[in-house]
Amino acid sequence: MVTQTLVIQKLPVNMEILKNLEEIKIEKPSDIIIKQIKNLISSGQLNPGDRLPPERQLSEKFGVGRSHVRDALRKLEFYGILKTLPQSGTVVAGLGVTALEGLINDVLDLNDHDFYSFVETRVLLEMHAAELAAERADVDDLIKIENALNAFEKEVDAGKQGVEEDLLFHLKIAEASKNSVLNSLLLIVIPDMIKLSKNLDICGDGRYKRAFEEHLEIFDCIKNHDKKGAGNAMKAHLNDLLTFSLEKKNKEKNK
Amino acid sequence: MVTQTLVIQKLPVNMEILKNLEEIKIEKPSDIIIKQIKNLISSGQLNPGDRLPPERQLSEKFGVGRSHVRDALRKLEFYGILKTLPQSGTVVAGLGVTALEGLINDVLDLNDHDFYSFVETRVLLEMHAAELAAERADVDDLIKIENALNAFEKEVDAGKQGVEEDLLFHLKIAEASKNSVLNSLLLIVIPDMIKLSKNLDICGDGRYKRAFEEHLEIFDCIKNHDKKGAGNAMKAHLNDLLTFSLEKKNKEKNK
DNA sequence: CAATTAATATTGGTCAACCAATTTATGGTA
DNA sequence: TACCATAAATTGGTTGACCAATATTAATTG
Repeated sequence: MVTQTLVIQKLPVNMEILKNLEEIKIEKPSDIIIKQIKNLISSGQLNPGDRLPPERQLSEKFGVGRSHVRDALRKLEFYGILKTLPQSGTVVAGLGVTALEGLINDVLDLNDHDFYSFVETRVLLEMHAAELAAERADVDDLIKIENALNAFEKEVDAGKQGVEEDLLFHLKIAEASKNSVLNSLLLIVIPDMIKLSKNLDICGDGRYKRAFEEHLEIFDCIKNHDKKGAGNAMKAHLNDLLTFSLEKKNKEKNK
Repeated sequence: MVTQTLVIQKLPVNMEILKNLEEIKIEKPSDIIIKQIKNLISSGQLNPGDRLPPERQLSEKFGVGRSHVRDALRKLEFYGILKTLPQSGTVVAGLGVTALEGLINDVLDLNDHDFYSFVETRVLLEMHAAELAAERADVDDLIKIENALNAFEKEVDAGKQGVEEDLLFHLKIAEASKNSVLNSLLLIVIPDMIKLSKNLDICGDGRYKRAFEEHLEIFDCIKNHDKKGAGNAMKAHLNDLLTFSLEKKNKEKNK
């Protein structure tokens, strides 16, 4: 009357073993594809303008469904690396708007921002760009900034606002800061604000002549590697805009 | 013997009319969906943790195929705004540690932005956020910053890194700056960098205790409305990171 | 032979059906 | 009544077929 049963003995779990086991990371097919395409580009096997094989061929070659290939291509397009041409193919993009700028724009779009916040942020970014430019501008940078300065003078002397030349001067300083992230931020912030301030015609008649003189002072400080002076000159240059936007803010607050 | 044919008279094209015609922009269904979801979030109708309706319902509601809905959700997930839980649904991500996680590193990697530029830009943004916070923080802000400070202390005393508490402290200062643009930019910048510096374990054993003390000093300056002191304390706090990234930059330069 | 038109092939975009994984509902047992 | 196991429903993920648009090739016309 003995029933033979298989008894499984319960042993204590040796937790120590867990320490030697590492988390495994399953990489998505699309991420693997992205890596391979990135490598082809950075190794020079793919250049801007080159066309990639069709999705169906990539799908076959990689041994995954077309969905995964599409995911990868879509992501690389978001990063600005590829450009998808419907019914024609996918090509390697030239370097236009970068992913960082796209990202910044999108995050900024999430909220409604008041004008004053933009202006205040621009002022502090440009102030530092001028400081860094005074520190880091090489001969090439200085030539570019001076050319932009001269172009702006020519426009002002001809009685025009010189919107593009004004913009160029500021953008060349951003470049001379030799900080690519700061440059990306200013690429977003500066153009809209220069255009806006010209539309609003914030300043009186002598403004563009004065703006040119302020540009000149900024440039002199940068040329002389006067970091503090450059920052202060830029801040002074943008002070009207800051004042205007503060008044605008207060006016809306009292409404 | 006369064959009557319809003769269409060729008139010269009036090119002047072209000037009055504007380019129309066909918005992709996915972009429209993204906008609507964004608006729900920024208007407060959707909050972190909230679950969206299933793809099929959204598809039906928006009157488009599921592919378009998936495209939109995928993009919003890429931005860290949404989080897709397979077989469970899609939720609104919290704008804490999970937000934008790993995104900056991907973007920087792909577009050859150097790490030092990124760190340098962060330092100047956070420095100014601290200054503005010292100027503008109200009682509510101070309570929030102090709570974050205490939470970080508790973690450090327990021997932990306190990643989320560290992050929260910085984010609360950004909020107290009362500049929405600056706040948005710091939402991009801060999460990745705190995580990265913790991973690299830049600092020695006493670092987290020292970090807490530096937080305390920053908070004191803000509480006492000491604008200059707050900026300097924040700069000092981030100095290790700046030094590290400069060394990293020089090391790569000499490679 | 060159230019134009028509037909075919290719390519990215979209769709509905199916799959895999999780959640919810239901029924049975202690 | 609480807990567990099973079944059903739901949900995001994947696939192959089809669609829309472009590119290429072939046929026709002057």
